[in-house]
This record gives sequence, structure tokens and C-alpha cells, in this order.
Amino acid sequence: MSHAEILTNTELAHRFRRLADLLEIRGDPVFKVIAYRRAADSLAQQPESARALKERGELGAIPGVGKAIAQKIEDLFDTGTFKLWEEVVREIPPGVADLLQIPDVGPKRARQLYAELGVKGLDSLREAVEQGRLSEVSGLGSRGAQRIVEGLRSLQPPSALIPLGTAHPLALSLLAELEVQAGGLAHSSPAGGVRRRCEAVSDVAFVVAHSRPDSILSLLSTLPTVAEVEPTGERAAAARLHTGARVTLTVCEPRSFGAVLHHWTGSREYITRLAAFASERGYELTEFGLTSGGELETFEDERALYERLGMQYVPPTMREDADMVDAAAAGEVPVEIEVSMLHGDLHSHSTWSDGQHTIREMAEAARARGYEYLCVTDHSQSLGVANGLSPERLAAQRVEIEAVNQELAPFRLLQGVELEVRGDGSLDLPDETLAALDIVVASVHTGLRQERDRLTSRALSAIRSPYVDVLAHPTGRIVGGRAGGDFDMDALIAEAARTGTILEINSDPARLDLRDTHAHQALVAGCTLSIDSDAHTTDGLGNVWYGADVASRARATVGAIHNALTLTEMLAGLKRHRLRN
DNA sequence: GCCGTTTTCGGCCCGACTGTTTTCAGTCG
Repeated sequence: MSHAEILTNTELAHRFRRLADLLEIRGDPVFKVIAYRRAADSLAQQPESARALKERGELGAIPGVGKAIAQKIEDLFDTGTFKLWEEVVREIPPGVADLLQIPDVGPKRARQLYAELGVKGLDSLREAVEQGRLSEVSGLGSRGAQRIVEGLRSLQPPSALIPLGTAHPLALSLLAELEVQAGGLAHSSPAGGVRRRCEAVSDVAFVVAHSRPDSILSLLSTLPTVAEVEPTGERAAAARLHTGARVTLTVCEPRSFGAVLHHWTGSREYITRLAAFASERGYELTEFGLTSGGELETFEDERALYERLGMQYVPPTMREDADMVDAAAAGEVPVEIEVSMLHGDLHSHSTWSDGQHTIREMAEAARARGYEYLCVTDHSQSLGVANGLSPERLAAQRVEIEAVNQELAPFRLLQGVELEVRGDGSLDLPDETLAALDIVVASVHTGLRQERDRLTSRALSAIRSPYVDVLAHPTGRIVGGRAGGDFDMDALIAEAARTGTILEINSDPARLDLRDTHAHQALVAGCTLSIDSDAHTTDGLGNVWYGADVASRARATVGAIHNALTLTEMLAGLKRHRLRN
């Protein structure tokens, strides 16, 4: 069947997510909707193809996939559709689900827009807005209508940019597939914005080296995830994946790999400035190396290129701006922030709130990473969806933490909390509870769309509390998703510097918050930063490399990173201890 | 719809914030 050949796990996940949205709009029981969403997430994460599992009769082994969903997957492979899908899209056009992308439009509003205005999708809604028909919707006032208009305007075209958290693993998996197909590669690396750790990229670039470069390009179209390939040069091609992502591949001989990788890593501004610098020294910098007196010198290793130019090596995370060329010439390139510099993590979750692993499992994973300490900072009480902790539950958690500490010493588990800053700026737990904890990480999760003054004053009241040590993900933005709150960042940074409140670089690839530019601004203002995982699983602890690279892009020094301190220094440096002593 | 050392039923994702229908429904995290 032709359907079977093109159905990837990602596509199956898309289909079930859309089904869940449509069912929710139709008003089906919420737990049924949740079940489809969970199955979709699970399919997207499944390393083995659903097709292979189907052939072995093991679809049911996927978590969240039971008899009913397994049957629907089989039907999709066999016929390209299934009965419930056909039934639902007859009632609600699939495009109606796109309305859910608009802030403030949920399932009820989407259904209303369809039922009362005949809106069948985003374009259809734009038409209705132009015709001024939004006022016809029952129960939608002028402010509500205005929000929908603004929300509609703020929508990005789909997949315009790929977040780093998607692009990086994608680049690695494509390289792995290519390596298998090629029977080994001399060298390979992601390039472009992915390698510079830009938070989002327009395409996923990579460079591979092989003794027979021309044989590699033709392999690209054989990869199962690749939809179409277009040659863009003798040794370069652009491809589009089934997911819609754009990929660019450059191949070269092993002896040129360093120079070619360097060229395609960019940034353009940086390369242009470096070429000018090389030219002043009698070299022409090209994609393939350095030319001097008509003679091309190739470089297998990037560092050798820098050595030939008589300058310090510049890591990819610092190749955004041209000024680093001058710094490298003067031998003043900052030391890159690396995960190995971190002694612990100040922000993580366990099964006490919405984490997936127990305190003990998290502690053991942190110890295995070589950490000296881990702060368990489960959510506070008012975040109901995350099963937030009351003072009583925190006291009970303390007992468990101490027990784990007995066993794992000298490794140290610290008890903290991720404290809700409420809508009115008050804190979600009483002072005496906060005072008894080792560390407090405060977060603004709710009301992120309040107007600037109100939102800013909430964050400021958290920063000014003597019990708040860290402000977590300070803007609340989601990369490629919501923009984050309209905080006055100048005011937050100034107050954090004044009070000694640590500002977090949240390493969750969906957040990367503070972003590089804000982190740089905070460093200049004299703030201390932390690089935290916000892990909800043991694997999540490993995300700190994203945060470390944000710090490098912000040109942080290790002295400004609070969790690069040893346990004793880290604790002594917390606001609560400095104020007490 | 899925899941089960509380297995074939009854749980599972709760509470804050907001606008508006002024007593609560819808959205969001």
C-alpha cells in the first residue's frame, strides 16, 4: 500500500493530535482526548517505526496505545484513514483545529466560531474578521474580539523557524542515518545556526566528509525521513523532510573538512570579517581553505585554520558577531562555559509534583553526572495541575530527602521549591515555610499576559523577597511558541543585581530563558546567573548543555555562574545566607 | 481511551486568572 510507505511516527502523531483537538472541539469526554494526546506524544518519541511494530504485532507495546488506537494505526497503514476520523471530520472540518493556535481560543470558542460564523480555519477566520462578523459571536465582548484579532495577527507562519531543541536532535539523527547508509563517514557535524546554538533556525545544515564525496549526495534521497532533494551545487543539496523541515547538506573530502565546516557554520557577518582579517595577512579565505600565491591550503581541523592565521580559536557559540575576530586576534576570546564546570543543578522536579522520577532516582542520576548537589524544587501548592506542594507536604518531603542524603553522602540533595508568584504579586507559601528550605526558586507561571506594569511589579516583589534566591525562566517565553510576558527586563535585571537575586538560564530547550541577549545584559549589570535543567526526568538533567551554550553566547565568565560553585560556596552565596550573616 | 501489587471498573488534570453572560464559563499552565 502506498499509504504505508510514507507514514512516519511523526505523521501518525500529527494525525492523533489533530484527532484529539477535533474531539475536544466536538465535546467528547476530556479523558478520551487526553488519551489520544498521550498516544501521539508517545508515538513521536518512539525510536522504532510504528510500521515495524505493526508488522510484529507489537503496537500495543507503545505506552498509551491500547487496542483501539492500535487498530486505528493499522487502518491508517492499510487504508490511509480510519472510521472515527472520517466521522469526526464530517462533523468538524480539520481546519477548525488550527484555531486553537490562537491565544484565548480554546475548544469552546473554536466550536462557536465554526457553528455561528461558519469559520472553517485560519483564513476563513481572517475573512470573518475583515467583514466585522466577530461581534456576532454570542458571549464575545469587544475585548475578547480584540484579543482574537491580535492573536490571529501574532501567529507565525507554520514551521517558519525550527527551534534548536528540535533542530539539534534532528541534525544528529540525520547524520546517524547517513553514516549507516554510507557505511561510515570520515567526519560529520551539524553546521549553521544549529552549531552556533541559535535558539531557532530556518534550516538544519550539516557537513560531512567522505573519501568519495559525490557518492554521499545521492544517499540523501534514500533516507526515510526525506521527502524531496534538490541539488544546489556540485557538492551540496537542499532537502525537505516529511515534517516540512528544510535541510542543507554539504559534502567534502576529509582533508578540507575543517575549512568547509567553518565556512558553513557562519555566521555570515563573522566569516566576512574573518575573511577581511585573513586578507590583511595575504590570504584569501574561501569555503575550502586559505589561498596564498595561487596555492590552496586545506584544513581537516578548524583549529588548524585559526593557527595558520595566528589567532586564537573561536568556538561556534561565539561566532555570532564579527567583533570576536578582533578579540581572537588579541588573544581575548572568553573561556567557553561547559557542563563540566557545573557542580550541581538548582532547579529540578520529582514525582512529588509533576516530575516523572522519584527524588532518589533524580539524586542518583545527578550523582552519576558527577554533580556534588541537586536542588529538588517541586512546584508550590497553587499550581494544581502540577500537584503543587503545601507546607505540610513539603515537611513530609523533607523526611524523604534526608533519608536519601543519608544513603548518598557525600552527594547532597537540597530541598527547595519552585514558588508560584501569584497574580497579585504575593508568594504562594508563608515566610516560615520558605525560611525552612535550602533554596527557593520563584516563577511567574500564571497571568503572563497581564499588562507590563502589573507583570513587572509581580516579578519585582519576588526578587525583593529575602527568601527568593533564584528567579526561574524570567520571561516565560517558549521558543517558537509564545513570546513571554511583557516584563520590563531593565527593571528586573537592575533589581536582581541590587538584591543579589540569581537570574536563571533555564536549559529546557523549549524555554532557553533567559535568552542569550538578556543573559548578556544581566551579566553586564553585574547579576549572578544559574544554569539549570528544570528537569522533570532523569534524562532532563542532561539538558544543561543547552543552557551552558546560551551562557557562552552571552559571553559569561564561569565566576558569574552560581552553580559552578562548590556546595559550600554555593550555599554561602545565596541571598538568604548573606542576609542572615 | 488507557491502565491495573487497590486489574475488568473507576480513576485519570487541578486551580488561577480573566472577561463578561454579574455568578461563572473558558483558557491556560
